[in-house]
Amino acid sequence: MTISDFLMDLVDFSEVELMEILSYFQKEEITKDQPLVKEGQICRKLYYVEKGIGRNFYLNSDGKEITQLFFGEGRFMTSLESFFQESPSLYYVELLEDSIIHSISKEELDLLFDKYHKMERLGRLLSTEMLTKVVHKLNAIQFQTAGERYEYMLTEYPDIIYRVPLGMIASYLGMSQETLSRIRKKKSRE
Amino acid sequence: MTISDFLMDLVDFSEVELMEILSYFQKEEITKDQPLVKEGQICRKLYYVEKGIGRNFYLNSDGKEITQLFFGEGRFMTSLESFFQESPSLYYVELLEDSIIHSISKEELDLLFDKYHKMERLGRLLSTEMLTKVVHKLNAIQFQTAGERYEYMLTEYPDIIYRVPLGMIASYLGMSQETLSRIRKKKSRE
DNA sequence: ATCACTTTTTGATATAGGTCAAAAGAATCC
DNA sequence: GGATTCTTTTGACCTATATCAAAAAGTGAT
Repeated sequence: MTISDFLMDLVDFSEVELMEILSYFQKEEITKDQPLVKEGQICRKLYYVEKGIGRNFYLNSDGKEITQLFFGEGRFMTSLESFFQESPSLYYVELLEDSIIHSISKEELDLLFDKYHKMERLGRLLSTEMLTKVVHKLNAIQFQTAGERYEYMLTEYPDIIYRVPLGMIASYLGMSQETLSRIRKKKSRE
Repeated sequence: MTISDFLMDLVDFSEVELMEILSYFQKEEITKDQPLVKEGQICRKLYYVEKGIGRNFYLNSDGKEITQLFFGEGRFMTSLESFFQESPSLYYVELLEDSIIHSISKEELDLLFDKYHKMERLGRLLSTEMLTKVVHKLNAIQFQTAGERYEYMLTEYPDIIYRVPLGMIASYLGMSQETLSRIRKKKSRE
């Protein structure tokens, strides 16, 4: 989904507005394993994922990567508080495939928020949508068994589950890789 | 914190704007244990908690109450997707103490969002803030031991932890009440 | 003060899922 | 088309936390 289709889906910008908004986004083609943001850096950009899959993750006390969120096609991706609070990022942000993304800086985005009421609305809608998704995940994680969490992933993110390494999904779902492997095997027998 | 102080803290509304916005909110004094929203109902209002503590919760398959979020003083409370999507609520919303709250309907709120660019901004800021909080909690829940989750609660919500029953906090933290009781005991001995 | 009711604590036991280690399978590279 | 490296699976064992049940401590009403 192109970024302009995506934007128009949520708010009906005029042709002129849309053009100006788009002019602030920069299209980039990024090859995988190039981290966009590293822990400790301030994340200066918001990214729209046109093609590919991104994720953010952190290293726990054992040095193990813990995936926090995946960002599929047609989603905005960033290191949340780092971008909005301009604080050092607790997370890495990276792409898991060769991807096409569109980036905008906080200054530019704020400028658009100031200029267009509709843009502010877009921000609000996206933020609210993301919020509901995260709350959903929270519930899944909080009180479901490992098997149920896997089911949740299957229904919620079927596109992602077969495209990224098992270990990343396991950490995203709050379980060990071995457990996920066993669950998957059990399900496939059924 | 009064609602007008709260609003002015985030966005500098003019005197006139503030007055109009406030005129849409209705002050209500609610005694505890009166559910504001029940499962299955559409949650029609957004509430600002001036005094008291609210929470939302759901009943799991065993009929046990699982607390999803607490809403302390100076926070907006609602059944998220139900309110914004006008869909049946998956959650109950209730107050845990006799409280003073201010309510606004979705129609009124949308009207304000349409009329004032600044209001839309307020919505975006609140939504983003909430989002970062929930992501934080998600991380706490996802990979920390029960003890660490309790520490998280102590530092993040010290005001709440001593005001609500143990069982509600336990379910909020994703552990059994017995476990929380044991953890608390252990910490107190240290 | 006593009774009824709710919440918290304590003890005993069970289990889901973690950890460690090694084998098997895929992917990547010269 | 091996050799190398990365990913997934399998097995054995262990631990944190759940569950069940009962006792203890609080709370409130009469």
